[in-house]
Amino acid sequence: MGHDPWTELRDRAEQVRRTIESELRVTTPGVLQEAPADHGLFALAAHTWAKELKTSPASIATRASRVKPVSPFAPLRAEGPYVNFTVDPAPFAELVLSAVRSDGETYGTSPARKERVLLEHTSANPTGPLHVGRARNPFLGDALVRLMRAAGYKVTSEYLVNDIGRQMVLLYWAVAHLPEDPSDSEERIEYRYVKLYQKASAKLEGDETLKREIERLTQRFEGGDVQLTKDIRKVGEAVLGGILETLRRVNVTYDSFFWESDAILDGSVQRVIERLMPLGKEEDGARYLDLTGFGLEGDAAKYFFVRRDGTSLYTTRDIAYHLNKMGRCDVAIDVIGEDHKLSFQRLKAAFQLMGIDWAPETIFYAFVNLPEGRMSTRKGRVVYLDDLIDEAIDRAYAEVAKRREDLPEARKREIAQTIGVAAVRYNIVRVQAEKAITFRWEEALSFEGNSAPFLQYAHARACSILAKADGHGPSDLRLLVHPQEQMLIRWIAKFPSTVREAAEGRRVHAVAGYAADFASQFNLFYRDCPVLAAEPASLRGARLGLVDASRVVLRNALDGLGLTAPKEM
RNA sequence: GGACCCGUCGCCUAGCACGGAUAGGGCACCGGAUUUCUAAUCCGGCUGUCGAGGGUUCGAAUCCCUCCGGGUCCGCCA
Repeated sequence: MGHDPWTELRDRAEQVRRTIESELRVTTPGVLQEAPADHGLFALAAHTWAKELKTSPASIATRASRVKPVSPFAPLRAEGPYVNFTVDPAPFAELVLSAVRSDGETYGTSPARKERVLLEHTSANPTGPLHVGRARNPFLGDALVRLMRAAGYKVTSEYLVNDIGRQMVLLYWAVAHLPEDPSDSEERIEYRYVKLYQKASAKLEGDETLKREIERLTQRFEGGDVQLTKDIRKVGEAVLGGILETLRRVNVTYDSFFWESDAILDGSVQRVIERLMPLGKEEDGARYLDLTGFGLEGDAAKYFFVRRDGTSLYTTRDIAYHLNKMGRCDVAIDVIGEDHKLSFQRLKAAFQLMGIDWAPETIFYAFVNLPEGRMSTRKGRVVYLDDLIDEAIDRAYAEVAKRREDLPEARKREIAQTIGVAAVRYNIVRVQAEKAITFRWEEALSFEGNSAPFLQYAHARACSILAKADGHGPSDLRLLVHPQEQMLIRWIAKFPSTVREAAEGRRVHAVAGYAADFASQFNLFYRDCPVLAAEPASLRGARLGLVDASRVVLRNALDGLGLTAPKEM
């Protein structure tokens, strides 16, 4: 475990770079960059030294290229103003593929790190089913959990259950007082509840008696009425159960849950209030922190933590929650919607004001909107994640049925589910989190080109070859000199560092892009290099080894994104 | 009004943190490849003032400034 051939190659190239610099007697260090595919593995731009040596980059490159490189690099080549590092195919193939062989199925993972990471994601309020506008959160969060684990971090995934606040009280009231529509055929509880919630929400407009009722309940609730808290929590638990069921369908699970009501019941919210009191200012009986000077001004700088009636606010509970987190990890990562940006800026400022030298890391994502605007559960303008999943699986089934009449029904269903779910996840995760997405059915259900089935298909192809091979037989890796074999080996080499850098930079989409490129390279190899029919036997064996290595890379890349790699499709 | 984010072929998108070789993909459209390991594949064609302008630099999609367009936020809501 833990081999990283690309970094190994880069280190060797850096060694050569230093030799070049001492030969040239230059003091400015050059920057080793990855070379375009047809110019070797790495390159140095000689422009860097032109000023210092007072000659042209091209002539410097020529001089530099006389330096003898180390294995597996071939003699350096000057091409225009660049010094290119190409490799000798045979030792290159051996270096990379022996690394894969010794790591086996774990190739791509990095050695354990000491940081404990607590990664919070999704944390949707338990007031209704998960909708697509929120779906970015679990897909991004879960993929990051997986990739960080592969990169060696010790990661705990957590869901903050927000069972406090007016929304929860209103849902509780609706469930307790409104009759369910007897013709309602919905089986799942959160779908039935959300309809009651929408009704109550509509009724609230202009109904003063109900408004007062909800206010009274809210006060009792937040004042610490244990029985009421338990009753409301029961409603929250039911809805959360449904949300988690939806998430399980798309392979998202959690290690732990934190209930906001617990922070009230165990007194930690009260302790936060007492701690903030001396730091706060007063306005009409309410209390706030003045965060002017932390890059905030005006109303944005007022961070209220106690209402006039003495009850806590979301902000207060958020501080309590993050103080709790602080004690449980080295790095806390919160995956949240960009609407929380100001909140977190204030939370971090509040921590500074409290003299706490720690802050959670944040990953903000832009919303998935409908062409007609933002999704809203309250207004009923939503696409539920379950519906998207159902539709994706249906379409995948149609495709599988078309292609694989030979398979038994159950197997076709299984494959359709694998493909449909992956397609939905991949379409979200391939895009940078900060970019806004407009949800369109045709795009969300794309099965061609840059899509999950494209990656899965490459994996299935690899598996299919291996299944037919019946053992590898003799193998000589030095025979893998075909340009497309070499290109594939290069991509295999890059896998571990790609995962590690994506995890360190919290850039999930980088792995999605890598996986697509890799699948593409594998398809080119598949086209150009017959495997089972290859002669001599030692070339066949070597190609089988290459296919197996590709299989491991694809499987682990897909897994890091939370996508299942099917053996056939 | 202020703060933060985004702006790359008709549409979606990578590259930007760390500046270097003709800005990569995909969709759509047109044309081709299947007696060969699954054609959910592959090949060719078409499409780009990298939002605009200025600056820094030998070199800018990438860094800096200004502006424009879009998103998000600025509750004693969560």
